[in-house]
Amino acid sequence: MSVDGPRTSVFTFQSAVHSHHVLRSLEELRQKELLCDVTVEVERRSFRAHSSVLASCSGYFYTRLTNHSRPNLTVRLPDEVTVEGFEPLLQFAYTAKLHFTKENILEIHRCAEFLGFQNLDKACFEFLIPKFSDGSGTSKKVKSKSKSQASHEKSQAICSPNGQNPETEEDRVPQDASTVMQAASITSFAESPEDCPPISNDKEMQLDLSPLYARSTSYHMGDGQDQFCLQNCGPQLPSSSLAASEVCPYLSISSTSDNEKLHSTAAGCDGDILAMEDEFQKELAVEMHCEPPTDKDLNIASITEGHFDQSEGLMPSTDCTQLCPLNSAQSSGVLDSISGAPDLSNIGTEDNRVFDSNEQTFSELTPKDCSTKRSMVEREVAEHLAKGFWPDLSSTLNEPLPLDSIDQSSAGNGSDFHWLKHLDLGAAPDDCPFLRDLSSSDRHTSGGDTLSKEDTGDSPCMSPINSRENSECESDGDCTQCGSSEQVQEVDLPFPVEQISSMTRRAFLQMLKREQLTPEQLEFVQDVRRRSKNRMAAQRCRKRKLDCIYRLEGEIKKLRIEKEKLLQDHNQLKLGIEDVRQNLSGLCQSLCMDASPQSEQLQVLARYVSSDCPTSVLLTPMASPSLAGPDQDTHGNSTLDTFLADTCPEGDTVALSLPTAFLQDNVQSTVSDPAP
DNA sequence: CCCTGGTGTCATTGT
DNA sequence: ACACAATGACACCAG
Repeated sequence: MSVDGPRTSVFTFQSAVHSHHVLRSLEELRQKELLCDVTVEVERRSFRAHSSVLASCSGYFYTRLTNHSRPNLTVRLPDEVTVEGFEPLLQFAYTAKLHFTKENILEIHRCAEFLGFQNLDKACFEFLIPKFSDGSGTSKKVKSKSKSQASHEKSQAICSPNGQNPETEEDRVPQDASTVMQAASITSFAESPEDCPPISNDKEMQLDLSPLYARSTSYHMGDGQDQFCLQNCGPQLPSSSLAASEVCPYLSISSTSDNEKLHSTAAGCDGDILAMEDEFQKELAVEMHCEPPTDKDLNIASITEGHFDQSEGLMPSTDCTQLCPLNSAQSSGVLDSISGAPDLSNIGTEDNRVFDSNEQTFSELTPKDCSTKRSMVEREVAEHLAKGFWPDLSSTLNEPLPLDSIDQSSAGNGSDFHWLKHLDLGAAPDDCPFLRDLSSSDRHTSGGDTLSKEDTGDSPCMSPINSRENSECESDGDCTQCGSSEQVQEVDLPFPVEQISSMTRRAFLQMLKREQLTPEQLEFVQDVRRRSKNRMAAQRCRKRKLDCIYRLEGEIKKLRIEKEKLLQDHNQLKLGIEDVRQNLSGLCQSLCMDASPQSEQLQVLARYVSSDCPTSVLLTPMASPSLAGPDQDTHGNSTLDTFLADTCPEGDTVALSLPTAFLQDNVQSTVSDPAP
């Protein structure tokens, strides 16, 4: 162990809120028309925008705007681009959210293709358009436009190579053949016969393509909110669990399979969470695809059932399901899939509850309901939208992590839930309010009756301690850290093993009383608890020991420095003493030349020397005694002043030779111990 | 193969 | 008497 080199750790803080914040700020700037440097003219309407934003979202704008450096550029879009199609795209560029209706989806798609808007095709149009086209109801305007557009775009495809129209100010981005073909196919789609009842026109969907990592923490927490999560989950959520927080910092996963339990889990949220500010709530509503009432759009349906419009405040504002994006459309599907419930499509049939945005009420949906077909299509669309988010996520979390239980339980939708594999639910659940909820929900779930083996073994909500494959001690055959998995399975505990050590004694005893364990189970549980406690004690002990060692090493360092300082002082004093000795011996020699001082006089002399003597006195020991002993009284001088005044004129040096033994016995002792 | 550091567990002791 | 914490000793593992 060495403390020689200071340990330097480099930390990186990556804000998941930043990108979202920047985008939102840009949108605000756009709305206030601040710092806008480009005007886009579409069908006689002008849109102020930031060239950098447009260029970063659209290939068309990139080509046009990067070729012009002049400020306040006006870009007039060709007739192919309509306000109907362009406006949502512009909004998408600034918000990552695409508002669309069945009517304008084709137009948006056409404009998006023309303008080269990225991130929309696969996630949106390839699925949505056929769906909506099946239902038809597309505006004739769109149809006619689409038809003419196909041929028009073919002509556009042969634009000048740099995408600029040499004849007009309207620059064109070259359209590749595939784009044209796609547009043509859409046209044919739109013209396909309508064999389905028309879908209601009053729905507007919202596609949010903002990255999930941003969505999860984009509650406009600001610093404080970031701190909120860090404080609550921070150190307890190591790298693996970071992913969990990326997905949803407020994630409360329950192993329950019905929505009711999910709801109860959410209802058990921490008061801190419930006390979020209004802005937070409002922003959250936006994040959850639920538009605030200020939205100018029509009745906005949430993209899936159970994803309720909050615009009228129908749901309790403190409902924790609002606080977690995953506790909505996605989460219900995710959670149900995890818990082995039927897939998403079954949720609606099980619950038969949809939210009618027109009446702002829940209504029981009967098979005969005329809106059934509508909701089926919308549900399908919503599912697609919901699923569309997962590839984004899983691509960012592509670290392979074995979690067979999830794969098994989510059989059909397994690929959609890779992110769940990163949830480290075993990481000190009691220290994170969200994971604490999990624990409590687990308890609630188990309730009085015992979980089945499948439940304990396969539930992804169970700690790795209980799931053999992902146990921390998977490498250790005789893992005694948490009881071997085999043992766990043998004793078949009705509660997670990790609870055993984290519980207080009182709770532990209560649980033992409640669960009516067999002697075998009891022994196992107590053994696990004892070892766990001892393990933690050992860790504490070692930490203390290390701290002690560090502290002692620090003290040793300090003492060494002090010692060196004292040695230096000692050496200086030694030199000083040497000087004094020399001076004193000189003085003595001088004295002995002239007179024989008494020992008393010598003592006074020495005292004088040790004080601020104006006259340098040199005492040199004599090799042989030339002086009578101290008891001899041959000289009458009694005071040094008189003595010095006589023998040592001011400024002169008096050498005094004395026997070494005499000096040692008298002078030195006097010098080293001067009288006060 | 040995050394070293980290960790879990057991036995013991003190509180 | 009991539970618990602290700690020394030992074993095991990984680097």
